[in-house]
Amino acid sequence: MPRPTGPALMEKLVALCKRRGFIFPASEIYGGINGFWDYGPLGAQLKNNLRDAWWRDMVEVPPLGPDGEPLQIVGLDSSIIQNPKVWEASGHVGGFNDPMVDCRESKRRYRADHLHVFLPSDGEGPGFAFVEGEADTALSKIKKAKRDRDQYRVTPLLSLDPAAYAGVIGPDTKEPGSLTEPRQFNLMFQTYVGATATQDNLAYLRPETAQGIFLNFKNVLDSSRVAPPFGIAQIGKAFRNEVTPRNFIFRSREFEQMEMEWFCHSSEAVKWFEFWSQARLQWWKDQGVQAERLILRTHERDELAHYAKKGAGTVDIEYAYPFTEPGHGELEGVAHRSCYDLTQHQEHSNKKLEFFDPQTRERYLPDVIEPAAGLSRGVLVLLADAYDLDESRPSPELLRLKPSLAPVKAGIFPLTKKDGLPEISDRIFRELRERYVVQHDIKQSIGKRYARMDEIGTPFCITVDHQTLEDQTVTVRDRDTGYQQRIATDKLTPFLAEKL
RNA sequence: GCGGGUGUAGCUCAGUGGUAGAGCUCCACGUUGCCAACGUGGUUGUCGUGGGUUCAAAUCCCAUCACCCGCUCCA
Repeated sequence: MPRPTGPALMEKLVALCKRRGFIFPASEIYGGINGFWDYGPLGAQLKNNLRDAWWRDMVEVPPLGPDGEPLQIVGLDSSIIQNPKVWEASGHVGGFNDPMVDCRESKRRYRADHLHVFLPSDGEGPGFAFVEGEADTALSKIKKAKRDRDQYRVTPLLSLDPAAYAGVIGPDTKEPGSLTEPRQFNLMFQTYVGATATQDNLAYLRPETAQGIFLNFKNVLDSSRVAPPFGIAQIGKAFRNEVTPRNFIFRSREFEQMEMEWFCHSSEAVKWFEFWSQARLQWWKDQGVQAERLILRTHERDELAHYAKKGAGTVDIEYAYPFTEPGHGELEGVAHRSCYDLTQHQEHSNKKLEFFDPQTRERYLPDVIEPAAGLSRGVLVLLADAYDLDESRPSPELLRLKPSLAPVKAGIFPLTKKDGLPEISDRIFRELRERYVVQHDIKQSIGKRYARMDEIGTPFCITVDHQTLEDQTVTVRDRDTGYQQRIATDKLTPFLAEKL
């Protein structure tokens, strides 16, 4: 059997993740809860490794800029719950709550504010609904009804009383009365701050970590001796009440983001937008993700988020997920948010957020380039990308994870559990565990132990055999090739240091 | 939220009204000693959950939850 693709691969992956302790359904013993997942021992380790790699490459050792000079990026860890006014200013309270209309006939769902209706001016006959910008079908229906366009006026669906929907034909149907009344979909989780649940202390769980960065822009500027162009980076949980959580951890309601807001002068925004688009794509390749499964996709004008309407636009770094291939799905977005967010917060808070450049004596709100990656999605990409099934191997199922990201770096085994071998392997284990995540396993046949390690993506297996008793060397087996080399026990730490 | 599918041991699944099963995994012992080896023995079940019909329900009915696929949505 070759490596499976599509739904078959997802099934294998979900099963492996559960069997070996990467990812479990949240609150499983109570029947689970839609859209939430728990990371098991290996999943937590893998996620932390990816998170640490990002933090290191963004905050501790940021990349070199186009001029070869190190970029300046500082870290932040802001609160999940903020003053609710934050989300009004950011546009999430207004724009995140789209009323939706369902069609009982065509089973389609529309954004209510995207629907308009041709209403008969004389009140005779049905109205014809259509999606904004797609009036053609409705017009041809009018022709079919032997009526004239001039006998109709166009009005937004939302301006009608829902009772009048009974006389409206849906965009994709022939008979009137199939549209439901608009229903509110609140994509932000609500909660209450304090013990009493009243409208006065309503608060929201953040739907993105970015706003915490904008809120602290001035604090960081005043405390950290940074000046544009510079970045503020943050990793943390975000929450969205998705209509349809789907595809394992790809779209869950609680997820983790790795976001960096890059503040720069608007005259340099395009340059930095292009820089970060390429830098971020390259970063994912550097994490071992196969280049041919990654693409950059530029957003169409009409799919841009409210904060990215102006400026250089948005580009997605997309991956060919098992459930999208041969198409792609989002992994990270690089957006030019212009100065939208800082402007909004400056207006709503009445606090000056401008940067003053003492060199040019210019006072301005910086533009923002935002590379925003999904950490949870990254874990899914690492797993899906690393998964391989090769029936010609003694251990067919394996994860070809990049060694530095693998949850376990090495398995340490005595070939047999006699002749003092376990004592030696235990000594090696105790030494290596000080620096690396390693596992000591003395049970069962050596083949089974290799197979178990392959399955969780452990790059190296160190085996103590009888020759070890004579010359203090062990075999080190490579996960991907099965190739074995003998290495002196006191050279194991440098060996791993070089490979990881 | 709509339509279709699935839900039985850790995993993969069989079981169409009458004692809860198989293979793999896992554990123990023995044999072996570099690739899921062999032998013997053993552990593991709210049959997704709740209700109903029945002398009797994994099986029939109703409701519900979760997952998968397709719509829809995705800042």
